[in-house]
Amino acid sequence: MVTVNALSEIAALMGDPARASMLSLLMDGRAHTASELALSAGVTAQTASGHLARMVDANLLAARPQGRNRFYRLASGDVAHAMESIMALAGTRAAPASRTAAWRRDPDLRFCRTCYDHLAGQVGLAVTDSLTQHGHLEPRGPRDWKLTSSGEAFCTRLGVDLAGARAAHSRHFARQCLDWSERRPHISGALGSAIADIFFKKGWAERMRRGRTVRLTDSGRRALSSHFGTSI
Amino acid sequence: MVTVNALSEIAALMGDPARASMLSLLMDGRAHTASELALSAGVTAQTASGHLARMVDANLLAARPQGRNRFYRLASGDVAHAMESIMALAGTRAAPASRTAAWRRDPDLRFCRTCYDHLAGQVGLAVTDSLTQHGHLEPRGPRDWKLTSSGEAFCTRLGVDLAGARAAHSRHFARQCLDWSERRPHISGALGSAIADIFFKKGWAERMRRGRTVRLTDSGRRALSSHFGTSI
DNA sequence: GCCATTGTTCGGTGGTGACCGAACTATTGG
DNA sequence: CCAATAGTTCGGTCACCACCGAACAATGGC
Repeated sequence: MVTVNALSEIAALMGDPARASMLSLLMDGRAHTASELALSAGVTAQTASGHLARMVDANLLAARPQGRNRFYRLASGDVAHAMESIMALAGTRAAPASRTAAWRRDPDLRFCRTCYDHLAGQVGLAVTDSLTQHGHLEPRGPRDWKLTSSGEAFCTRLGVDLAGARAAHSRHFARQCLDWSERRPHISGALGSAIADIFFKKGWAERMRRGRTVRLTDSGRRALSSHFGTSI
Repeated sequence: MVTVNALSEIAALMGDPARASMLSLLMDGRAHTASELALSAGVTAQTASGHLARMVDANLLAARPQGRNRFYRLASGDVAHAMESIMALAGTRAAPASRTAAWRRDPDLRFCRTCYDHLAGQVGLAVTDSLTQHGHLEPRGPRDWKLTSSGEAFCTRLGVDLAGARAAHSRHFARQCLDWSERRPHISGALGSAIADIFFKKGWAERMRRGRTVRLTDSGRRALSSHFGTSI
């Protein structure tokens, strides 16, 4: 019977310790890179790559390339549900997200940094979240943002060079960029760059001499509070 | 990590085609002999014996000797639940062209079947939906149902053995069980079992001689219309 | 007691798949 | 353009485990 084959194929995928380990890490609902998953499973990158490809093929995982990395996440909540119901048989509950992940060890970088030419980290996410919560920004499709009319007004008020951003025809206007530390999308593309420019121009943020770390100034903190209604 | 090992061990047990085949047969909630299970899996008796021993050991199955035979059944409804939730994943697989999912080829099974000891498929969902729409049943948390006071009255009027269901302290009273063909939760647990019992006792439904398929009788159709206000 | 039926244990075989080293591609950053 | 990083593909090795034949154990009917 076909349904039995389908069942056993899915279960067999979950039945390998390395793959189960990866799935388990992904149960936190966030996206993780192939290397992270390889590390968590205790196998080499090439072995992990094979496992991940098979799980994507079986629709257990979804992959999203971003820059050099490939981020994997559970394909749906149903996958997490199935895993939990199996764990229920084992008499154990789903393990909470690990609190000792490597990225937690670099708090400054995690707090604020540049990602190419736009802001990332908690500050980048705070800006993005503020815009979406106020109806200035909406997701459009899986990879883009839509700037609403209220969003245009807001950016103009802030001094963001929207015309310049729109003029850069060679690049996307507002892209969703998966934040590697927060694991949620922030704003990239021409708009993200223009917003970051404002932060540097107004002295709200300063690039550190080396590396990608960005320091939020005191006036930056005040600006986040007054303009974006968010406190970090 | 302990929980990952437990997960992968259970999943690996379900991941073998022969074992999955046996488990699938046992999803009808009835007990079957080792020979029957060997036959259904298409393996020899000695191979089946090994599989069965391992599944009993892992607490997936319960065995009961009776005369010369040994009857095996699912150890609990949770096992059936886990299997159904995996099958739900199999239903979402990227359908390669003309390859239709199994449940499309088996309309009777999709229409009505037992899931361990309760009703599943369109009929199981119709009953569940009717109860929720009339305010007899409410979701409580992600895994349970709450039977409202009007629901108690309704079940009592129907003749459902609520006292017996409540007395089964070793099992959950009313659980949400994800239906693999309809992909929405139906009622399982002691209450689901008691409701299914009424269907069989009143002649509204009949188990087919083999397999999990259940036939809705004409009086069952009328009962669905008159008692549940639903027509299938 | 004797045999048929049912199920399990044991030992040997074969195939599948998990694994890694090496080589390759793609992207970023200088 | 070059070096570094992230990820994949390929080929070969090895271990595990599903499988079966054979023998053994338990039960029931006569």
